[in-house]
Amino acid sequence: MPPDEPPKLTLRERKKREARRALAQAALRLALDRGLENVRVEDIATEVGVSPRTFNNYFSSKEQAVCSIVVDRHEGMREALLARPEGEPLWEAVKQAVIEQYSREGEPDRAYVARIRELMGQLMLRGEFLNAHAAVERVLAETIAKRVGGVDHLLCRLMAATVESAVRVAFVNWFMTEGEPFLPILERLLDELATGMPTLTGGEPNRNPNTTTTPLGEALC
Amino acid sequence: MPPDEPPKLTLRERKKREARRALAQAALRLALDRGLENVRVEDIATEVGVSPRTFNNYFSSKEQAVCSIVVDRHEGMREALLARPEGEPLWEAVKQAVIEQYSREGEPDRAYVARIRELMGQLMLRGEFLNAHAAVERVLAETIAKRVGGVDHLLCRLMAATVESAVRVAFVNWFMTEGEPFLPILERLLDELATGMPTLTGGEPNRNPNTTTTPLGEALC
DNA sequence: CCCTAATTTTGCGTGCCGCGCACTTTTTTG
DNA sequence: CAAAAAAGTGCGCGGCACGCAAAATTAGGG
Repeated sequence: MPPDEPPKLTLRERKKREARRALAQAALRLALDRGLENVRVEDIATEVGVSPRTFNNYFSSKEQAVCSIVVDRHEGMREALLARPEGEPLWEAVKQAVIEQYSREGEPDRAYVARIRELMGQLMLRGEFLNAHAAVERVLAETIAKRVGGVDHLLCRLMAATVESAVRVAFVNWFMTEGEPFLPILERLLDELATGMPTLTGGEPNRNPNTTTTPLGEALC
Repeated sequence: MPPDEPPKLTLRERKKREARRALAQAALRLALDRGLENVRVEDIATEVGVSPRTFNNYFSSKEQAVCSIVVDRHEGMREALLARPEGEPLWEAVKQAVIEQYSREGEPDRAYVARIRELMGQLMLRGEFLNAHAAVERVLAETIAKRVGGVDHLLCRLMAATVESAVRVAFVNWFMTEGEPFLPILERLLDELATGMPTLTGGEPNRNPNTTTTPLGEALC
């Protein structure tokens, strides 16, 4: 059996992936210009030309569909990390792998920034978004553990979680501000992490009680 | 009007808080021994002796109710941090505040560990759980920014996110393993963060491809 | 080319949920 | 104590997740 390039995956598999992809992107596209609240599962299904019931064979909620894209974006990170040169220090490898991954697609599209911002306002969606990041985090931790030897598994998880934190903070900053770029900020945050926490030590303490204070209890927004 | 100690808050407020608390705890308790999937909103409401409709005046889902406890647990962290001695280095202050907060209640209850584990298996709940941590993170970032002066706000968010990462990793490790304690692990993770990432550099690279590899794409569990 | 088994899609039914709205009950205020 | 403010409640609607079983599609040989 020579290497079948085109039908590398059993056609069936291809259609599945394609359907999944189509659903996810339809979900995102619709959510982006109607607002997720005005998108019914039925709409997404119809858009792709598939039964509503089928949608739920792939995703268990529209939020999950939207966020599955986040996961897919990190698909290549594992290989990117494992492909880093053998002797490279771990942290450098991780940092480069992450940056590489995010450079692949260039700066995220500025045009939709406002819509993304309001999209992320949806509480349920934020939950799924964080879930997606958590999923990525697991894989990243695994990969790190694989690259280094039998090192403490907890530390791998910590490092992965930390990296994802940086990505998340950079991303939130990206769509909450109007003009700041994504990649340079991400890189800076990663560098901060590398050197540890003391960087923040300087500065004037601000004991003014009249600073904005989020209630925390009531609405956990 | 002398300082009314008992009705420090306008009675109305007290009843509200109490109701909220009652609902949250009922939700947790029921979820813990039936499994969240077998708990209807109606059950929680009935347990507290309140209309199902009222439940939704406080929480917009049972998952949120359960996780609101996570938020409340961090209620004191702001004051704990602001109460740290004036000259103390920022990181030390943060670390101590966090540890202090978690020491207050002692080691989390070992008895329920298995049930907590399976509770966290619920995907929707994990989303809310992460949301709750995100809420805490916001407040923590604010508080950090308040303690230090006009320091880069991004770095504050990064630090907060990082700290929450440590807490989360420690917590997950706690309920996924059978005997490991929570606090010492948390403290260790915080220390790792302080010194930066290089700690993990040592160890034998493991190029064995037969390590468990999570699919990532399909089920994002 | 066709037949059979495996897999996917689909339709339908069910139970539950979130929430808007209007109404009742409780708490506050003057 | 009466009027106002705020919380609780009942009802109803649109929607969602999912189990189940029938129909459609694909795979892999004869």
